[in-house]
Amino acid sequence: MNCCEKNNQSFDEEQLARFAKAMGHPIRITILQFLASMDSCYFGDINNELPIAKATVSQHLKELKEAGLIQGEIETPKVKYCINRENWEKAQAYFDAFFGQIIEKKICCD
Amino acid sequence: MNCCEKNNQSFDEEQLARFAKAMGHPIRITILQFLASMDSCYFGDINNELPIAKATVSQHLKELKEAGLIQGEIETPKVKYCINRENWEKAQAYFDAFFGQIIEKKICCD
DNA sequence: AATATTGTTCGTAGTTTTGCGAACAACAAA
DNA sequence: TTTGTTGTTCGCAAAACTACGAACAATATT
Repeated sequence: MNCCEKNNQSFDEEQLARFAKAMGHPIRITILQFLASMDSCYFGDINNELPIAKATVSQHLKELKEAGLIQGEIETPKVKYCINRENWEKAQAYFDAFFGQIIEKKICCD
Repeated sequence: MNCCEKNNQSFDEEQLARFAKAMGHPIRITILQFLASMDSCYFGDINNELPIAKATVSQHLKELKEAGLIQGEIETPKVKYCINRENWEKAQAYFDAFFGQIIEKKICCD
């Protein structure tokens, strides 16, 4: 596989769009960054980082969870959240393949 | 810089969210892929690839342009679109830094 | 001047997103 | 049993998104 035929659609368009959509809000980027900076934490910790109502935080967490980027686990009476590593890596690979698929004319196709 | 302190916030959260949001629709992913597969093309070519009304295609192109991922240029009577390479690479770097910032506990922090 | 080509913009409709406070659920503690 | 703690869900409102056809703009062609 030379540089002109790399990354032949090594991702699912729908899934990539879903990941991207979940990342398409500054608050959710902040949440993901926060979670990525540690092993795991509770809802309250995340809520404390953000200047918005807890109902809204919960909503954003729900969307990130549905997109598969994070996961939540009940530890009564708290809820522990963390990055979903498997899907995180999948997303990483998808975005990588997506951005890598551009034709590199100057390098290999002149 | 060892593996535990890499990628210290080497991206702008707001801008990353803007890129992600623009990519958060399957049609727009398709458009970006199509444009990435060639040097440039006209609106009509893009429109032909998609099963939606031209007004909607135009709208999606506008959003991608506003997010900085593509650029358009009038070549009367056509409009030529192409990937905005500068911002494409910026987006690539941002996503890369974002996904790379997760703590790699098993590898370096035990 | 009338006609054709290529896209954008406008106006509209329906859906989704974002955000909030209030109410609720599940459990622990007094 | 009452009270507290921790988060989720509900109901609402405002805004943004998605999609379409029709109208329009800019230019070429007949």
